[in-house]
Amino acid sequence: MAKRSVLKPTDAELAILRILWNHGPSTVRQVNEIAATDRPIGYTTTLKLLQIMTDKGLTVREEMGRSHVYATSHEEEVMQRRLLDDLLERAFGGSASKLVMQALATRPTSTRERDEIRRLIAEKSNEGE
Amino acid sequence: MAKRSVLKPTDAELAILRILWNHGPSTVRQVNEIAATDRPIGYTTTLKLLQIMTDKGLTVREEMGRSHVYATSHEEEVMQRRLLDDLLERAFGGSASKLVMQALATRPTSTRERDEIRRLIAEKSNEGE
DNA sequence: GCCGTACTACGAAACTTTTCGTTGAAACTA
DNA sequence: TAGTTTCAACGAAAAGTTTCGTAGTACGGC
Repeated sequence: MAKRSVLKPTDAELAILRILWNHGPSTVRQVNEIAATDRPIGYTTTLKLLQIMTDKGLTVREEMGRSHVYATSHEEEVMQRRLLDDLLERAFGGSASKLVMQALATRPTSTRERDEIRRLIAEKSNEGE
Repeated sequence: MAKRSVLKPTDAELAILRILWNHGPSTVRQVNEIAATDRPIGYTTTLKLLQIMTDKGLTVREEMGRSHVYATSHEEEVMQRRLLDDLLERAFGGSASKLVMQALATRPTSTRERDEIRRLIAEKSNEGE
């Protein structure tokens, strides 16, 4: 099967990616134990997902003794940006400012977060022009 | 089938919602003609999607003469916020500032857009505390 | 060497999403 | 009114996703 040009994880896949991002390379058992704290999920289900994800190129696998250690193929930020871009196109017609404004409106952002965002905007203003 | 508590359109459904948001209430034929400019899609496919979406409550239908006119049930902004919230949880672990920063980093925002965002943050700062 | 444990591989069932062929009804046309 | 066009309803095939049962393999203890 050829790689899709844009690789978009399914919901179950993304849940596993988040575990790997947070905990670093892990065995199937480790991933499954963490996943199982959220929702009931069998060991073989997690294994199958990791196998599929490795097929797709979302994860890589290293054999360590008798068990396999899985890790993500992409930095968290790269995948987040990809998913955000996708949503931006599909739901916001490409308007980043609309998206940002919705994001800010939705969540009660902390003062610290607002400061971070302000700083980022200031940086972009300087770079840009 | 019971309504899911959070109603999340699939990709194909979202594409149709965008058409309805942009063009207002439309007949199946009108929706299909616009959808077909993006990708080849049969009339009955569009019809079936609109029927499913009406079942789910994503759209509403009014019979106008012999044809039916479909419209969205939710404001564009409401659905956008819902999808954004979903992505925020699933991919960003709930960190709105991370999401916003990725969004700003991704797209070249214009000066005007940056001003809008700055203003929004200022407003929130005043409200919040 | 034999048995139990810990693991992966395989395949398929259950479910969801996407697509469209076929049918029948309504309305318009000559 | 008979033929043609335009439409919605229905059902089901095709494709993709999620789940897990079963089987087989390697390793450690006895």
